[in-house]
Amino acid sequence: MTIKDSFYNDMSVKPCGMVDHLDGAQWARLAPLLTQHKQFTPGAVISRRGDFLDYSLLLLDGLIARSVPRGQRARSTFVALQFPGEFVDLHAFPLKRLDHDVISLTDTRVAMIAHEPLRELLNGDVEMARNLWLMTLVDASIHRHWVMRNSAMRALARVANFLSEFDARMSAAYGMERQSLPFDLRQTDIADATGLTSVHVSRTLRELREHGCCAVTGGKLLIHDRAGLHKVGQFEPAYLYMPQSEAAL
Amino acid sequence: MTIKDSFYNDMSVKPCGMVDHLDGAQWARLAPLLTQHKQFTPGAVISRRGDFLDYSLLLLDGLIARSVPRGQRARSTFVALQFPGEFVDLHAFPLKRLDHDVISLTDTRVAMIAHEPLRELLNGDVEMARNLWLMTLVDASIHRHWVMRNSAMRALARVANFLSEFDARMSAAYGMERQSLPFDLRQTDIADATGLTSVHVSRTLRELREHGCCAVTGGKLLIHDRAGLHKVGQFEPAYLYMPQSEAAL
DNA sequence: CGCCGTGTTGAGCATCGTCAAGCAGTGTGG
DNA sequence: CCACACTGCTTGACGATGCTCAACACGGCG
Repeated sequence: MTIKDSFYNDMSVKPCGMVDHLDGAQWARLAPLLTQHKQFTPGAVISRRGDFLDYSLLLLDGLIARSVPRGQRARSTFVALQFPGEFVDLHAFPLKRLDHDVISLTDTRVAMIAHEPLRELLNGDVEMARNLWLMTLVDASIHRHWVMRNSAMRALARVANFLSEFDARMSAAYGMERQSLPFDLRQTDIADATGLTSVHVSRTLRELREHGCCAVTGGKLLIHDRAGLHKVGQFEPAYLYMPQSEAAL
Repeated sequence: MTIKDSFYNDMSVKPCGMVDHLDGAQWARLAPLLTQHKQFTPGAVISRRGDFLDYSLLLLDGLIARSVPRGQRARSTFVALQFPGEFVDLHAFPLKRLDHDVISLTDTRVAMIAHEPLRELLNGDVEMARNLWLMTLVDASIHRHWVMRNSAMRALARVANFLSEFDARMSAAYGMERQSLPFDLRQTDIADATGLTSVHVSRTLRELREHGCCAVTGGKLLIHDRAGLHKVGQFEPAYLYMPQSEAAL
């Protein structure tokens, strides 16, 4: 098996990651609705707070942030990050209206699914509906973890925990753990996600580097000591509800 | 109409608040499954992180926190608060396993709904399933708001925003706005919910009192200047997805 | 080449946490 | 009845964590 640096070109192959919560047969029924693809460049606004959506997006490649603008021309706050193999705004299917912006952080590829045919599919497929429900609830569990992280942890632990989550979710998307991951976030993105300033993120990353835990350089995240990073960040992946971590908690 | 200080005794009457997302006919079908009631005293642990649940709870009266323990014998962090008329752990229906503790903050009354009959009901009622899905997604939207609040706001705005949310959700539960609400949270509870220390919450409440916004005394929250409180807390209730705020955003 | 976006470093300061003491209210037992 | 303990709130003093402002380095790209 070769390492993928680009994700999910062939839609007949079920992606790894979040959509693992669907079985093969369910994916085969869903995939035909995911025909239309789109691309975005870094910084592109995919949809805005208040928009009424009649479609949702499955992220195929790249990183997308759910973000709330703060102040006038100040920075924004990220309330969620989506990885390849995850739905970006499936919650818009029942909710219809967005409560946040959706922003492309890197070069991204997405597949669109219109709500109308999705509704018809789910009307006849209770199991799949429950699995899609479940996937939005895993998102919610991750939200809760972000609340905890950004409320209760100091900067060093907070950033270590954030990077641990990045590693875990990226590994899920790849289907394997790696010692070096592509990392296309800027330090200001880490700042927006952790509620710190980019200046302090810079200092914190240096500290993690000097600890020998990990290093962020040249678009790569190098994990030198995964166990140490998890320890510093008090990282316990149960909240991600991934198949391999089901035993824990 | 008399003001209710105790909520939801008669299950044939549809509660206000969150369950407003169900219509009368749907409530009539759901209510028969909510027969078994339970009570809890302040501080009672209703269920624990890691528990496998085969039932969910509808909160009838009182306040319940979803909480993650932090450290050994340190304080905990609240990742969510539930008000009367809301499901406490409906997400356990698809997820099965809890990622946090559930704690009674006051004297509470809940109605239980077993997952097995709920599953059967929803198998034959796609609309209701979608509405329950929606209710868990409103929870998720509130989670996102908590991430923003506890990441991006200073103490004064943070507490003001928290109290504004308390007011709005309590008003939804009552079905009306009030100038004086029962407020059974201790300052340490506000601290756990906002990521501050109880000492600093005390100072912040004094500041809000001196501002003339609101006062917390003797188990009551007195709102002297709701508009001012909202302004200090930059409160915009759209994220609560309540019927009356549908226009906004 | 100059410019822009990004990251790094330093100095000073504000916000908030920690520690400690004291006070009011409440419940308990003598 | 009071003594006592206990919980929750308040206030002060001090210190640490992280923010602000500013300067500069570095690389990519016109």
